[in-house]
Formats: sequence, C-alpha cells, structure tokens
Amino acid sequence: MNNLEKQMSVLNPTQLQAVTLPAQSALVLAGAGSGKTSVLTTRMAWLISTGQARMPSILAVTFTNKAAKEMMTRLSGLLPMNTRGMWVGTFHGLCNRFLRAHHRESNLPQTFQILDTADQLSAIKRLLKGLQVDTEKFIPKQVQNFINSSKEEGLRSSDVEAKDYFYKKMQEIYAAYEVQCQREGVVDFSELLLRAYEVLKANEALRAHYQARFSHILIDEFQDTNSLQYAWLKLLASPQTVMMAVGDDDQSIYAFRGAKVENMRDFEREFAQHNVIKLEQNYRSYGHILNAANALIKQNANRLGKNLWTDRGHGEPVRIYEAASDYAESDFVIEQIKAQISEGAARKDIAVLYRANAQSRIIEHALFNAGIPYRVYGGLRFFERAEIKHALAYLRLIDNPHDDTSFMRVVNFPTRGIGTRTLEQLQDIAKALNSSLWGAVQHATGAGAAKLMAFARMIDSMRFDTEHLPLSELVDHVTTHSGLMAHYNADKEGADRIENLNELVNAAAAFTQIEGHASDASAAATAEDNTVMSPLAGFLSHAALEAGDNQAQAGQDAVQLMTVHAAKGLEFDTVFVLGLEEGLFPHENSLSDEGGVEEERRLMYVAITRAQTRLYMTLAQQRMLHGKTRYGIKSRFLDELSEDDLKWLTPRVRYDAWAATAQTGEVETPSFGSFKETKKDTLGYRVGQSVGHAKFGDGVVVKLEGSGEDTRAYINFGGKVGIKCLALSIAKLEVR
DNA sequence: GCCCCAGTCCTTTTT
DNA sequence: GGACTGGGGC
Repeated sequence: MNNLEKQMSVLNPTQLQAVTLPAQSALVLAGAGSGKTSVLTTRMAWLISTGQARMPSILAVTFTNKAAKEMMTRLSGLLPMNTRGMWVGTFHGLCNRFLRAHHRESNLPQTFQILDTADQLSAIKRLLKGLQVDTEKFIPKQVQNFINSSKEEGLRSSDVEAKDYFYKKMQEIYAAYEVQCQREGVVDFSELLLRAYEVLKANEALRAHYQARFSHILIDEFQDTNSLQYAWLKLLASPQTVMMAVGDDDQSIYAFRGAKVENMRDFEREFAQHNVIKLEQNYRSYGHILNAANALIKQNANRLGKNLWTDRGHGEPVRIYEAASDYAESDFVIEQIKAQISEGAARKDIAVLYRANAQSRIIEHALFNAGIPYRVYGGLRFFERAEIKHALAYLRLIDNPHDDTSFMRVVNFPTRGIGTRTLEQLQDIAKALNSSLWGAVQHATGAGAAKLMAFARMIDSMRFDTEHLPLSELVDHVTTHSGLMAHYNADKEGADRIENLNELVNAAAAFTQIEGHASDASAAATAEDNTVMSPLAGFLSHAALEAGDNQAQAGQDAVQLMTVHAAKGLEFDTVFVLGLEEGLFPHENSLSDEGGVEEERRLMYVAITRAQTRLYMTLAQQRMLHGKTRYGIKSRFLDELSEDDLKWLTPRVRYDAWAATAQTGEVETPSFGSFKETKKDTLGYRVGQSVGHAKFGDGVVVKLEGSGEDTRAYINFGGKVGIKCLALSIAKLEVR
C-alpha cells in the first residue's frame, strides 16, 4: 500500500466521500477537529494519482503561509512526486505571483514593492501631511481602514459613495493615495487582491487562459474569505471548474476584518447545491467538552447547521472556577498547571487562552514567579522589527528607488545630517515635479542638497556593487555599507539588533536554498509561472508577505499563552479559558456591532473546541482593566453551556444558579457560609460592582435591598452626589 | 538630533 | 497600568 492508500484507508465514510467526490463542486462543512486538512490534501493527492487532474491544473488557496506550508508538506508525504508545479499558496501570495507575471497588463513596474500594514500607515501619514489634511479629524488609522475596506469591497476611490463632506474628503484622500502608490510603484495588501481581480476581469484572454488552466480549485477556511477574495475565485472558475470549499461557519471569527460567512451560503447556492458534505465526527475532544461546545453554539441563529460528535466517551467534565480577583484567577491556573505537570503532563500540551492580549501580563507574571517556562504567541514578528525594516528599506531602494516610504525610513538612518527642513524642501520639489523623492534629489538645492546626493550615490553604488552577488552576500553587503551595523555596534544596547541583522543574512541564504530560483510556496513550474523575478525581489516579497514567526523560543517545552484568535486551528490536551466575564468575553466593544455577540460566541466555541482532555473556564469577580478596577458579572456564555457537562469548582457561581431556582422553592437552599447573605436574585447586581448613571456619573454599589423587580441599590457616586438609593428595575444603569 | 514629558489609547489579526 | 506618540526644549 502506498501512502495515499494508507491515508485513505483511515478516513471515515464521510471524509472519503469528500475526497473521492466525482467532478462536481462541493461545500465541505468541516467541524472543529474533524480532519479538514486531511480531506483537502488527500483530495488533491487522489485527483492527481487517479489522473483526474494534472498538478498545474490544481489551485489551492489558504489564508496563512502556515496553512499553505502544512498542505504542501502533507501532500509531499502522500505523493511520491515533486509537487512544485501546483499553485498552492495564500490569496496574497498567489496574487503577487500573478501580478509579477503580468505586470504590464497590471500597469505595475516589475519591481513593485509590497507595503505591509505599518508601511501603508506611514505612507498615509505622509500623504495626509502633504495634502495638509487635519489629522485630528481624519485619523490616519481610520483613513487606512477606509481605504482597505473599500478595496476589500472591490471599490476604487471613484466608486466610493460620497454622501457627505466627510466621505467626500475621504474619497479625495483615497484618490490621492492611489496616485501616490502608483507613482511610487508600491502596492498594499488589499491592492494585491484588487489589482489581480481587476486585471483578470478586464482582460478576457488572460481570464480564459487561467480558467482553462485550473480544472480544480480548492479553498481552505472558506468562512474567512471576504467579498473580493470570493469574487476573484469566481473569475478564475469556468463552468467546468470543480470547486471545493472547506470551512466551518461556526468558526468564523474574522468578520471584524472583512470576512463574510455569507460567502458560504452563496457558495452553496452558486456551486454546490447538491453537494454539501458535513464532517461532524470530532477526533479531538471528549464528550463533555464537545457537548458544552454544541450547547453554546446552538444559541446562534443563522447557522448552516452541524453537530459534532465523538466516540471517545464523556471524559472529564468542564471545570468552572470563579475567583475573587484576577490575581486569584491566575493563582488558580498556576496551581492547576503545577498539578498537571507533576502528574506528568508536558508543558507544551497546556494552553492558556484569553480574549485580549492585555490579559496575558498577569498570568505571565505568575508563571514567571512559579518558575514555569511559558511561551507567548503574538507580538512583534521577525520582519517587523525596526532594524530588519531598516535593512529591508535599503534593499527595496536598490530594487525600486521610487519607493518613498522606504526612502523616508532610511534617508537619515543612521543619521547623516539630513534634517526635517531638508526633507520638507525635497517633498515640495517632488510635489512640484510630480516625481518620487528619489527623482527630486537631483533638483534639490540649499544646504542639504549635497547630503541628499551622497545618499543617492550610496544607494546607487550599493546596487552596482551587489549586482552579481548572491542574495545572502547582497544582504550582508547592504547591512554593512548602509551603516546599520556600525550604528548598532556603537549602541550599547544594539547587540540584539546586530544579531537580528545577521539573522536576516541567514534568512536570505535559507530563502535562496529552499526556493531555488522560484519564489514562495505558490511557486510553479510552467513557463508563465517562471516570472523573471530577481532573487532580491523574491526575497522582498517573501519578507512582506510572510512576516515570520511570532513565537519566541519555538520547540521548547513551555506552557502556551495566546489569544483565542491565535489558537484557532490548534489543539491542546489541557486548555484554560480566562476571563469569562461580561464585557470581556463577550467583549463590550462587540456588543454594539451587528452580529457581534454571535461572533463572540463563535470565538468562545473555538476556545472550547481547542481542548482534547481537560478544559477549565475561569472568571474573576474583580479585575484591573485600563488601570481601573472593574467588578464583572459572569459571562452569559457560561449560562449557555449544558449544566450536565460542567463541574463548578467554586461555590459562589453554583450558589447563584441555585439562588435562581430557590425562588421556585424546588431546591433546598444550601449553606455556603458567608455566601448566605447574597443569595437573592438582585437582577445580576452585586455589592462592590461599578456602575454608571447618566446624571450621577460613575458609582459603586454599596448595599442591596429587596429582590427581583423590587431590588434597590444604594450606590455611592462620590463627590457632591454621594450615596443614592435607586430601584434597579427602573434606573438606567450602565454596568461597568 | 536627541531626550523627556505629557497626553492618549486600549479587542481580536493575516496578508 | 503601560506602551506608544508627538511636541517642545536643550
């Protein structure tokens, strides 16, 4: 038996159905832990080995480089051939490749540079300054959002509706931004997609060519696609193309960045009316965990509908712990982690998940004090570090000197006496000549002109001197001759940065070795794919499109700390989910968004389904947030879990549950010592809780009287107002 | 050009 | 509470 046959023999009937589906488009609803990636990769291998598709005629799209790599790795394990010829990659990676190959049709210089989010923001700031826009009113970040979300809807500045003055101005800025990018030969992330879409749409011959080429298109994590991505996929598909979209609407947690779950419904209608395959058997978690997840997600309306099951048995109940404070919460977690480790659990199999990054600090602190190694995901990634971005800016100027963002970044770094005034003058000249800053240098006059010329000569000579050097030597040459190395050498705290610059040289060497003459994972072997992209251009694309690992000390046996978002797609033996409080999870900012709570619920669903064996969910009655103490109420999501699958480790929450039923007189009131006094239903309010009142301002509940609709609260609003007694069913209080 | 201080913000994030 | 930014002073 070969590897593919082996793999196919372990699939369940539904998985096998998806893998061996005849030439028809299908939507695969793949629940958490249901073997989604296996299905996708086995399908591709099966298509090829049965001769139903040739490698170059398969297109497989993912969202992250990690997923693309994983797919390629698994595929190579299944097929004994070189999988180079396939188009497997991220949306952005594939569009980049497409635009390089068709740069003329795309009206782009072949050496166009890719702006990452930070580059884009600084380009926008520079633009706003030049346009003399009031940045108090038109906040750069907002402008960036506006531009990106417009592009993700497929809208150019001319397509944007200018309802009022504000949008009219936004439209103007967007238009100026388009001109600026075009002049500089730079492209932001959403532009990669939009431009590829537009070129394909406008150019019939090109479209026909690609449609004829791709007989099969497979899309991973389809619930995360935005409108533009789906539109792009549709352009690539001819009526004969076999599409397979794999996704899970219950795990759609990126609506905030433009993802449209609705695409799944549309896809079903447009391509897969008769082929919706549900993968519902979960191979990851025990029964109680899965039941809890199912009970929670059932609260969402508008689901495509799916129920996970397992044959692994119930396992352990989900443990809930209500701590007095955020400190007590982390103490509890540490205690449990210690116990698990002493029972032989590996640290790397334990994950601590939270809604917001700010929550990590306190738990990190506790882990540190306990001497438990841990690893935090998120934060600065390799290619985002300042010194790396500086080095890349020099490299980009070698490739395309009209990239003003890069120019501005390093024209005076390390400092070479080119001050603000000189640069302002240069910007004026550039504006007058409608040229890039680089183009304006030779027209510069005054005190700084000579220094600017020297800078330009330096870039030119770096380009000349490195012309025939291999990539890693080129990078090495630039880090030295730019003065970056010397600069950081002189800095007593520059050692890390020097190390990173050296690491960049290594990364360049590794890039050359792995990629050969081709580029990223989306590389392809046919003639049209062998774009004449220089190794430098390839490396720069790679740096922009794959910012590198954002996890410190990989491979080490350490407890894993990350946001729930970051945990998507991962699994751990033991999972702690922290901060199950209203306002935190669900996050208060999500409550006002349409569909916000449902997305938060899906996020909680993702959190729960990460756990294989043990799941803890914790909350704190009191938590420090934004430098203020907040008194939280337990999250509504806890109430939505099925009680039979839970085990309350703290009396107070169970006590609340009983208090509600105690009113009906069905349950004997248990005694829990000091908790006795607060057993009444007080509409969810508690002594010590922070509230807000429209007239009286911020206050704290100091005493509660009555119960149910008759609950009255004495609230201390401080200052002149003092203590007020308010009927809680009448007073409009804002819970903080 | 650099440093310090005050003011601001604060959900999630990949490309 | 803390990280980051921008402005002002030296």
